[in-house]
Amino acid sequence: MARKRTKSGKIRLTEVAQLAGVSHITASRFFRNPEALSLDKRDRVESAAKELGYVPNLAARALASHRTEVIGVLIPSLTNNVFSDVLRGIYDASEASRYSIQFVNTRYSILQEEKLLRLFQAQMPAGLIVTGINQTPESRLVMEAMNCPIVQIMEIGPNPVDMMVGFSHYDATVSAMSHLLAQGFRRIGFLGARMDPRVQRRLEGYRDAMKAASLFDPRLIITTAVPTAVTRGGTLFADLLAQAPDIDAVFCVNDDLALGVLFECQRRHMAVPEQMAIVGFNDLEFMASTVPPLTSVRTNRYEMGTRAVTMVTEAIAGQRPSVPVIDLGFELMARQSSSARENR
Amino acid sequence: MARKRTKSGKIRLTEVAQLAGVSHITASRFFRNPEALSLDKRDRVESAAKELGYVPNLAARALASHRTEVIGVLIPSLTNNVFSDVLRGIYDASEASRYSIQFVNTRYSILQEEKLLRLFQAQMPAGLIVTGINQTPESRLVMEAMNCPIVQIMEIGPNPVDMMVGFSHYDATVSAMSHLLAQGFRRIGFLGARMDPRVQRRLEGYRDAMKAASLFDPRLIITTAVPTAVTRGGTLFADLLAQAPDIDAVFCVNDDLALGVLFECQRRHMAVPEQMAIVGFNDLEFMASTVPPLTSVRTNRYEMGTRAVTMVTEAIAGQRPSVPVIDLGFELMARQSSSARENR
DNA sequence: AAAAAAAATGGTAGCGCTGTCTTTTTTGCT
DNA sequence: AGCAAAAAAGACAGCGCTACCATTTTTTTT
Repeated sequence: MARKRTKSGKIRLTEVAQLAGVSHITASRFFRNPEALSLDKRDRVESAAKELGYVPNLAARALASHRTEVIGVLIPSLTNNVFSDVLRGIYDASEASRYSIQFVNTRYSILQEEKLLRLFQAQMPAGLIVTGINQTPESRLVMEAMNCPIVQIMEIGPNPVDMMVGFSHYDATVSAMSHLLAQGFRRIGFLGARMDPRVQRRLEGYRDAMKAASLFDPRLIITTAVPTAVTRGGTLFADLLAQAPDIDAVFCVNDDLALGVLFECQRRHMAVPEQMAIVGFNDLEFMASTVPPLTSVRTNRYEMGTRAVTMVTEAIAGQRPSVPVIDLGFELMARQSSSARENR
Repeated sequence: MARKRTKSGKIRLTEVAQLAGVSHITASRFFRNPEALSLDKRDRVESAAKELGYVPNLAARALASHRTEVIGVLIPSLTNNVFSDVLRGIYDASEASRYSIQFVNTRYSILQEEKLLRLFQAQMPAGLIVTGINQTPESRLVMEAMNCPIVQIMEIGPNPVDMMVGFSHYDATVSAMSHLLAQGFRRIGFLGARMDPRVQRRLEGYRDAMKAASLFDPRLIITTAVPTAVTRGGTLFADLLAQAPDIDAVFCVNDDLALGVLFECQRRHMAVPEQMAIVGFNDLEFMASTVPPLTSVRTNRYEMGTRAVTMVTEAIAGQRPSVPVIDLGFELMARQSSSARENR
């Protein structure tokens, strides 16, 4: 059956209609709105399509209908584990729908994002998923002009372009800091890499939490614009120790850094958490397996991806969510690496 | 300028041609083969397009030209770090070309792969990148019927569909095993998860190396079909120890497992490498930062992605590589986790 | 300077499908 | 049974672009 298609020329809707004994327009309708066909014709078209191995020409469909069944996804990085989880959620959810995913990489550049947004605009996607809430004004104009549902993911904030699904990086960090403070730590360092807008928000959370406890000291903060890496966790931690040797804990903006810090502690024979508490962010899979297990803030990255897709597809179907902004929250996973000073 | 497009209706080639004072076909030619235009018209079309913010309608182009500027990519997983590196290479290389990437996830299923291949076939991609060499016969037929360059990536083998870029997982494993044997280890365990075709090849390499040294013992092997994870490394290692308590080294089919083993050793206060040597596979970034640093086999994943794209784009341009199969090799990164028994 | 060749430009048709409208058939109701 | 209303099927045009071929203009050659 399918053999046929691979050999001879292409199977068009006309061929399917011919075999089914209907007009091509009826065959077309079968794919767009099967309920409109009589059961008889529905079966005939279906089996004809199957027999011939018909696969629709998406380009023709897009041209004629002025829309595609593509959800555009703009994500800043492929290296970061966080985004691969989100992307996995997006892909998984898309498979349950009739939409396909067109993913592009903005490389943390809002100008690149703007350019890619324009490209998408010309291709008339059925929906759009964009990362974060820091688009350029021009990007916002482009998005508003696009006549399709749009979900901003990864974080939440005011003035959604359309919809949002994410969580508060500020609150999540404050929660981690409250935990450290409650456990009795006072000289808490901050380690940050990449420093994208969401990491900046975490820094703000750290700063406010420390200030509220009257413990703020700028020397406790080490940041860098270079991308994150486990090795970097070690080097940044070394810098931090050089600058503030009396720290008793360190908050890392992600788990890779936290792992690097753990190894650096092992290398320096610093006991965790006795001499140094460590908290990470995201709760990647390995955080529970380390020795000692590392505390982290669990974020629902996979679900963020799936929710973004269902929000888009439901909005296309006219089922807009009752509230446009969905907070997926976070969960502090307190583990041994930050256990109380008292318990030692 | 660009403003205009977002407001009024769409800017088509006709609008650009009108503004430039040429026929629409000349404007079209500007985008396909600018050299064919006189310099005068070339400038006029170019500035008209820029002024109007023209973005071509890819669907119309695809429909009329019977081809797209899309490279289809079939990859089995998004979770695995290895593939995110490959994908990053693919995306990076594609940005230097005029092709865009359409990536789909086969979920390690060759039937799913076959289905997706058929879908691609109908969309007339400019090229195709597929993972591995274990396609179904039907998939091979589909690929052979597609009139576009195809690169199989991740491993190399006989009978490429078209081109290949990868390395020998068998040889890479044999190299790691030779290293362990040369360092004096004798009871070397094998830990494998997922067990996809490439992992199977690694198991074969392990088996042959052990047999050649007359050290093969099936009790030294632990495998599972479940996906890999750091935690899994710990649990599999525990199983292995239960089954063969006298092992002195362990070869892990990837670095996540190796990291899990390292943590399990720390948990059991087993000195690495004194009581247990560990070797991983892929040499992910963190392998050099662990305590002690973990030995691994470096694979050129990023380059595999970039090479695959350049092979496809060059083949489209008629510049086929002199040999269709490119071996990117590997490099044994011998670190402390597998240092010699003598040196202790 | 005329003819031939090459380069540049334009016209026409049509890619495979869908939106809109029209026609035909079926169904429900008095 | 006869009519209106609804359901089902079909006709037509056209989406925006490019392939192919025809025509015009320019350059080269003798």
